[in-house]
Amino acid sequence: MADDKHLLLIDGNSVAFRAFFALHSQINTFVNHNGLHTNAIYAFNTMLDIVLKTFEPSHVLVAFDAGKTTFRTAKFDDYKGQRDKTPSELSEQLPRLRDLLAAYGICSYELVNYEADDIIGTLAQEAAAKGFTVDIVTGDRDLTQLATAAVTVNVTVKGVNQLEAYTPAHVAEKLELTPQQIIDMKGLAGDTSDNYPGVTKVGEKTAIKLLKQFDSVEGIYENLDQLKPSKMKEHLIEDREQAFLSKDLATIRQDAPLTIGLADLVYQGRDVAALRDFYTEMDFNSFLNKLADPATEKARAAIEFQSLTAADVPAILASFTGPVTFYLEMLATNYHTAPFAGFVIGQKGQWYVSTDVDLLKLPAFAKFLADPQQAKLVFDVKRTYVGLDRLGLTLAGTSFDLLLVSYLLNPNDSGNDLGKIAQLHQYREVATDEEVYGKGAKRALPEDLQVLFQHLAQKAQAIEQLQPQLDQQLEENEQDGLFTEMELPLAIVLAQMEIAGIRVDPARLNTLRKNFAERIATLTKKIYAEADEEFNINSSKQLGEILFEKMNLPVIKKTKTGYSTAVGVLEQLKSVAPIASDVLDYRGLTKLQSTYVDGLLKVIHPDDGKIHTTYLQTLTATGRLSSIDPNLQNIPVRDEDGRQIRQAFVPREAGWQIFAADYSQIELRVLAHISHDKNLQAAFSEGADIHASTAMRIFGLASAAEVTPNMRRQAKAVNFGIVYGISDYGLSQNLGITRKQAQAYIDSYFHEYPNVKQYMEDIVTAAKKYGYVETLFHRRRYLPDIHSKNFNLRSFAERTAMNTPIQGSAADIIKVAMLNMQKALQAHELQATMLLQVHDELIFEAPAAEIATLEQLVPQVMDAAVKLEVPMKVGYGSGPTWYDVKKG
DNA sequence: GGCGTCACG
DNA sequence: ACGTACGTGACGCCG
Repeated sequence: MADDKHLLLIDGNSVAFRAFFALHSQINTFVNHNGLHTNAIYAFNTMLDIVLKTFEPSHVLVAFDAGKTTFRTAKFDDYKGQRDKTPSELSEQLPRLRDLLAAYGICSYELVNYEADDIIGTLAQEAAAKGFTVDIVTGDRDLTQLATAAVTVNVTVKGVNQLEAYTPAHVAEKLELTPQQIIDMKGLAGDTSDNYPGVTKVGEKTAIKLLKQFDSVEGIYENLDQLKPSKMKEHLIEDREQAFLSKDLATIRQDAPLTIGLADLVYQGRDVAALRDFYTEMDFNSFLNKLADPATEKARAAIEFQSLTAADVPAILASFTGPVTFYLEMLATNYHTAPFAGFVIGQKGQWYVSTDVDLLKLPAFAKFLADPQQAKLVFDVKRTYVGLDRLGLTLAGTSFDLLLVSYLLNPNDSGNDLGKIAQLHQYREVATDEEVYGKGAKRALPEDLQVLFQHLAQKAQAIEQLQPQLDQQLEENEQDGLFTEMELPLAIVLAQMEIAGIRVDPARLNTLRKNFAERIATLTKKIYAEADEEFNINSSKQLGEILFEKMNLPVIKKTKTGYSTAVGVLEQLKSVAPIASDVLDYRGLTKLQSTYVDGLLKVIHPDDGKIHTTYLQTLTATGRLSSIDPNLQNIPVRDEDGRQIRQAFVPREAGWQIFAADYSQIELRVLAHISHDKNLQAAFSEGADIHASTAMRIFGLASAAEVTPNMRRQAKAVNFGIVYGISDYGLSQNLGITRKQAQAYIDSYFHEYPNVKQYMEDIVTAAKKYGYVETLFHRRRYLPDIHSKNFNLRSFAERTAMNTPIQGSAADIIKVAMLNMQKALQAHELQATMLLQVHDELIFEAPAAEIATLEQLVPQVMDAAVKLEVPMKVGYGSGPTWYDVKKG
């Protein structure tokens, strides 16, 4: 039974703002037939449904800001002075939000001269005094100052559909302050987003420390004499007035002269007719559907399907005209070995299903699948291609892949469940696999075959229905070429590489295993002796206790859960404690043993003695591939012990060789290209050692001869930093220098490479303006956090804006190279086979007699993949095993 | 299932 | 002032 004294107060502006950016990536999808943007309204509505259901309030109010001028701007001119203007796509939605609320039977309210916060503060106070339970919903942490025993402040996290509940206890846990003291903290630390100053050089941390000692701003100033002389004390004295002003500005009023009272806020419930009109105007079909039949909100209309029989196959296939949807179901993730569950084929809402995949081998069906002229719509073409290949069948003619297209439209939505992806595109008539098959150990085919068939038919229908709008979005984004000419054909190339697999010699791995095992045993004994007891060295917890409690070694770094025992820490302990050095050696060897020796032996396919990885083509946010089960993109190379693992990677035939080629400095070349920086371009055009060249410039040297190895090392770190979206802190950590020194390097770098600096600034500006960044080939990545008030989130987004076009364009380039490479191998009728891709490197196997050809062909194809303003450089080499490939 | 650690580009 | 370098996957431990 719902409480009859439960008040829900919503901070309209801040939640609308969060709602807007939560669906910012879909801003082009959420436009109604009148051209009005609707993303914020849509997300706000979703939030509203959730909070009404969660809190079951008896009274509700949504408070809005009345305008820019308030009593706060009267006290302080520049209050919120640095705020970006509200985007017009959002401000056009705000009036319509009031219409939505009216239809929901919810009161909207604003008050001249006051902010929404003050309305909320005043009503929360009044209601609590009258014995109400109060829940506040806001996107703004500042409101947590209102938390009391009766008042909970729920702050939106990750979009608007999740709330973090701030009770006084939760505030204490997070900040070690009472809600009241949040105001004092703001007084001292100021607030950049509201643009008031606080005390110079005092931030949250310092403020909290002071408040724990003196309780309040007033307390601090009454006890100033207790503070030892310091810069901070001087600042406190100097900025006294500002501190009290800032505290005043931060204080949410609880006595605003409201013209409404609690009695006006009784929640009446929705006016279904009004809502229907509103949703119709907004083109919110999914909400309309829910209105139509709220009781069966989750129930999906059953889709018709027919069981396919061998006798029907030829006639049914012959009856199709135009694109046909095909979907092959395998439940397990690893499709190289997964059992087949069934398939569905059809078009225009007519679906044919079967669990008998042998039907696919009928001549008519095999021909149909292999016909490049017969357009097919699928979900995950690579998976489908590999599955069919296992049945001895070929797939061609794919024109649409829901998974790939959805990924290109937004690579942040990296899931691979058809149902979930369909939902992202506002299509809800298909269940998720988890709903139908369950998850984890319980994942299994449904007992009732009809349930499976229904699910397959729903999937096929979803693919068919979503194809037109998604293809249209690709075109709007200028991504149709990226899909048709790059990702779609690449999926086939990747499938062929996975199917080819790479041969691994178990005998070599077993030899390594013995060698490693002996050395691990010796080290284990030695470590036990040094610790004077036996313990699990693999347990960071136990190791930490031994090193830092029993042996009393200095604690260098802590993690969330205890002492850090990471490489950097142990390296520093080496000089004082030999055990640290032994633990490092032990770690190195056990890593190799478990992940690589044992790990790889486990995944050698018993039939062909090869390892077949799976590339994830739709996972990374930048456009790179990833490799799983096993990961063949992180086979050790840097240290000799690990590198020997590569001796087990051998060609499939005696007398063949492994051949590999890699792009040299592709990311810096991409940067030189997109920034048009003449100095960086010159270094590449002259064929210089790029790190030495950077060293010369940032250290102001006259000749390459003056570059010491240490200078080159530091310059190399700067170059890496530049590509990652540089920060003085990151660089200082990496080089073990001060932030100041790191900043000096960065300044010097930007002085020498002015257009790189310009690029970094421009790309962040562009990300803010458009909400996304792009690669050379129009791959997109949305960066919603670029607008965040949270420094960390925003900084992360800014670095991502700088890095993604670089890393992503490099990924595009090698993808083009792979497409052209596969064609070239065919055209030259070579037996050579492309096996692996490791981000900037391609690995092949080939008869020894073809190596000379590859040495010409591979670099030439990789070089020609793209024409940049700087030359490409490709290194290559070959040998009897992967280990023996030394590139030059 | 989250965390710490460490392998790769 | 804040506290991280960008992108990944697999392993063992621990609750």
